[in-house]
Amino acid sequence: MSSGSDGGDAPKGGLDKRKAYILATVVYEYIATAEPVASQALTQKYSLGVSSATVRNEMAELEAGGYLVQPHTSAGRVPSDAGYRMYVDQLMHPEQLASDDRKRIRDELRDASRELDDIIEGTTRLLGRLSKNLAFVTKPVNDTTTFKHIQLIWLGARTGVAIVVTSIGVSAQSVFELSSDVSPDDLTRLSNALNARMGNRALRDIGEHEVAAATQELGLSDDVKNAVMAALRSAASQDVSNVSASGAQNLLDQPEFHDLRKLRSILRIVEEQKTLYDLVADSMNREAPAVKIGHELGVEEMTDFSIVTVPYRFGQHAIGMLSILGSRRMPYARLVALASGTAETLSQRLTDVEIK
Amino acid sequence: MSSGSDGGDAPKGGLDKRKAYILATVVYEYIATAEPVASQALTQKYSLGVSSATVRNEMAELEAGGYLVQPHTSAGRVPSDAGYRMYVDQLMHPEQLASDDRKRIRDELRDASRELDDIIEGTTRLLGRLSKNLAFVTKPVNDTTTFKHIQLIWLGARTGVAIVVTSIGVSAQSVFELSSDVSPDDLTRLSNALNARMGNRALRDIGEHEVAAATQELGLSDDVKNAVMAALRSAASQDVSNVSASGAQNLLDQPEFHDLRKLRSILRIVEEQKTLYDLVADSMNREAPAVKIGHELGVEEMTDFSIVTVPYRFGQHAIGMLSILGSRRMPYARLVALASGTAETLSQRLTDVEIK
DNA sequence: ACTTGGCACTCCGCTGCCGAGACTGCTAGG
DNA sequence: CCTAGCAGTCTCGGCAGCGGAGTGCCAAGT
Repeated sequence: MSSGSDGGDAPKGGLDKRKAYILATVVYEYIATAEPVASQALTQKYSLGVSSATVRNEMAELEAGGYLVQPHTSAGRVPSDAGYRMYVDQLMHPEQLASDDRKRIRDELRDASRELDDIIEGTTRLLGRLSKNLAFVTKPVNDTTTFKHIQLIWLGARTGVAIVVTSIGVSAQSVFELSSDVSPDDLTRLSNALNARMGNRALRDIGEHEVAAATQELGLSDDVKNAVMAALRSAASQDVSNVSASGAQNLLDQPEFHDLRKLRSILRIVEEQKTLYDLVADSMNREAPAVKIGHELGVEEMTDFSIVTVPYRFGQHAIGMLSILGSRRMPYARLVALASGTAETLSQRLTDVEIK
Repeated sequence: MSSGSDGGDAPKGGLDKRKAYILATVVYEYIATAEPVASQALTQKYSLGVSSATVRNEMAELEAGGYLVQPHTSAGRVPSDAGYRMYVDQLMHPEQLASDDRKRIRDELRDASRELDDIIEGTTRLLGRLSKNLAFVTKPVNDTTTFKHIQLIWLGARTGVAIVVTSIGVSAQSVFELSSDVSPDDLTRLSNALNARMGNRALRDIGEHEVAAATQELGLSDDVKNAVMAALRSAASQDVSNVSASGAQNLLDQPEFHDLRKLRSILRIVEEQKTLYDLVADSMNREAPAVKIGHELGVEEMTDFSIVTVPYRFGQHAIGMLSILGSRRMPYARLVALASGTAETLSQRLTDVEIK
């Protein structure tokens, strides 16, 4: 059995050094070529110091250990999910973000006067282009940011619009209709009262009773209170499952997606943003970049895909995630660096332009 | 020559009645089956009252006239762009919108308190689902609507946000930064002055001098004026080439898109919203639904596609367009009815909930 | 003059077959 | 424990053969 002595030092998750190197090389090579990797190809391209026969023996053991699979007898080896997992966790060399890419991300995020949605969307597109895969970014969850200002604008005796500004920017606007009349002055006074009461509080700490207190003080109907609450709630939650996505056409470049059924299910999932969101929701509060590989995604149709997810922050709090979806054969090291770098820059951008 | 006598009455664009019927049937059948249509298939499925040999003769003449093409000798016939054009313009029976679909559209648009962007996006999704093709909708051009209200909100000595409300809803918000200090009162007074001056005027008629007059009156810097102008301009133009699209995965159901290159170019075009917008921009001010077929789109990669476009209105003015993109083999009659019905309902929705 | 049945012809697409090539697993010897 | 060599297995591309679908045309009928 392979677990007898293990041949030498075991610095890499139970694999001896040579096996680890061979596995890493197989994964690397397969990522680059999309072709099953043969023992000979390895000895020729990489100086292993051993013959292809030896490599074959090692590969056979790696296959027994579940790290490699063979599409059919007399084909080269391909990494299994476990093989990729090992590669990602232990074997790959972390990469630095190319300075060229770093510059483009900075440039994209430089302009100070853009709307939040715009920033998210622009970042998504850029990430799609740079990663050459499908990028998607969740909209920020706003409830840890602070309330800055509410303005109720009178439009007619029974209609108006409520605008909520938080430390992250203008984050909600909602038109409301009332069942009884209000005056412009009522709304102005209410705006002032609310601002005085709630200014600089965390959005999630603002309860219904404070709004109720303000409206009652001014003798306004519950209708108005409900309109304000609706605006505050939508500022806090920002339609979380609304995900911005870009770069679907990049997936077509990968040979594994020439299968149309796979492609369809991916496009469907991207369009149904909820599913996309659910796939990565649990990565929100992790520190390190999260990589989900093939079956780990838990979706039948996505066994050929992987997703890299990195949260972005406002101040200390993670408020959203930025993900790259692509073939399981994706260049993990590069994409992890790219996603992390982008998340970092985006976090800075959001935090720095905080409205004081 | 076929133009010698033409055999009988010529009620349909120069084709005698039987030719017209045969052409219509070929198009209809090809739309349904995606297979080249054979003379025998026609005589069997439709009661033409003549034999397949006669149909063959007619088909040969329709081919000579440019309405049909043959993929290869000994295959059935397929409509050419001209054939589709004839079908759309003269031959097809206009359809009514299915009452079931009508109901779903109404339901989608019922909810009164939604944001404009939301409405557009919801309509796009629905149209994608109902059409089983790719739907895309341009954002409304706002410059024919009227200015209702501007509110400048003070956020700090040198920052603020400007919010513009037009008769169509809240249509712009922009954060600004100033090079000198202003007070909250300054902004409130300026808001009031601007509202008094510009209320109920068409957005496009508002010039820089009026804003300048108001700021000067209050002794405010040009900085402030520029911020206001920026907000007004963005309210008027709404990033017109920003197009909402939905249903790309539907295209995969059509056998003609199993060619990956076509698919890629379509996905690229959809992602580059500008191109999509340019394709239909000239249909904005037409009364009737516009149908562009294959080469008529003027884009090499799109010769297999057609687009149906219908403008939607605010009051009397066309302010945007709603389009369905699909295979050239699309069910034109149904999609024209669907697009028209949706545009109609959307127009009503936008106009009725006008802020008074 | 138009229609129609019949027939020869064309072209497509499917199937089965063969040979070349790519790798492996195994064995025997260093 | 490594390696050279060899037999065995599987894939893939190309090719020939064949059946089917559909046309074009001709000659006869109305």
